[in-house]
Amino acid sequence: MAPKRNASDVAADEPYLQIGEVAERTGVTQRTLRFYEEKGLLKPPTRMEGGFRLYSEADIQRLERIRHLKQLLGFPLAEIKEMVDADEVKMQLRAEYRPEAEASEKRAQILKAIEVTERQHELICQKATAIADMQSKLEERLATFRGWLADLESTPSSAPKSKANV
Amino acid sequence: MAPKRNASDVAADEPYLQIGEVAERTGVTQRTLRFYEEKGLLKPPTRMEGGFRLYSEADIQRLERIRHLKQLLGFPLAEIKEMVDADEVKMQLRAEYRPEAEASEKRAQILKAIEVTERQHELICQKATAIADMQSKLEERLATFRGWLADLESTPSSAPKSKANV
DNA sequence: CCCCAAACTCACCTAAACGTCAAGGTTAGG
DNA sequence: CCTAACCTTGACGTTTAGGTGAGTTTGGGG
Repeated sequence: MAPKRNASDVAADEPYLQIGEVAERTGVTQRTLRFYEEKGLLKPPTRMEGGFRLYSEADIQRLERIRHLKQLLGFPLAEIKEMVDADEVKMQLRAEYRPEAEASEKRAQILKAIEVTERQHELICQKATAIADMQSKLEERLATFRGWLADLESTPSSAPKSKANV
Repeated sequence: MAPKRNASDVAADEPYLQIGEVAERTGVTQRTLRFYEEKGLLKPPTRMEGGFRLYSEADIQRLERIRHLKQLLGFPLAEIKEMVDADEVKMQLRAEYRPEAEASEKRAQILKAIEVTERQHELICQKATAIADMQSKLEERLATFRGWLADLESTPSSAPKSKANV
């Protein structure tokens, strides 16, 4: 336990984390962090003078979004990247919303954000219905099996009754 | 268009299909079919004397189940295989249900099938809630954006009002 | 100032999931 | 029986998503 708890003062005293700490907290490897950065999934974090990466809370949140989307949708990283990038555009819009600028320009940006979000939403909806479908099918099957079991319990030796679906 | 529409009479006149036709109809490549067979995801189909693969309707349904699960869950093929194998056990159970055999043995089999199905169901449920979560979040965001848009429309030049969540 | 844990940058390796020839056998219409 | 279209089994290539060192720097407690 030698070089811990430093992370210096890049902008002030926000809780910046080194790669090892991020890895430990999020459960991904350091390699994965560098790999995601290389692939553009994570934007290059700030570094300290020596070159050590310093991750901000926002970086970590982005990472966790990536992990979530990945394990939820099972898409290739390239597509995950597109989605997260879209999110980022959206976030950026939120940041630039307050400053009163050209109303028409803002309108256009919002429209774009809506479009992007709608695409994502549609995609998720498809998944959702497909999953729900499968869910109900499994439940149906469970019910059938439990029915059979009940048959067996009630008639100790022979003559089962139901021959229902599935 | 020379050697088409044959598929002979392996067992009677069921609609057996050659690999090319299966590929065309299901949208997977022949390579994928052979690969899945090699990996045990599809059981070796019947062949004609010359060695050409002949796929039954059941084979095709199994294939489509695999595709469905794969694109729905995004799991590695090894896990998909386990799930489909489990399904097969279940199906087999259904086939062997009618023939009156040892009741206790059947009971055990049904219990096993229930267990397997429950595991799958649980897994799906997790996915379902996660997806629903993301779905509602996206909807929330859409609502926010539309609110902003409405603000812009109502006040032609400046002074937006809401600064809600997201 | 010294030292070692922790990070850095290549570079090479792997496993999964196919894609892509190559060389040759099979089928069936003409 | 011939031939075009289809299939078969290899074998090797590719992409994705990292894993695994090797060799080198950096950071900060003692």
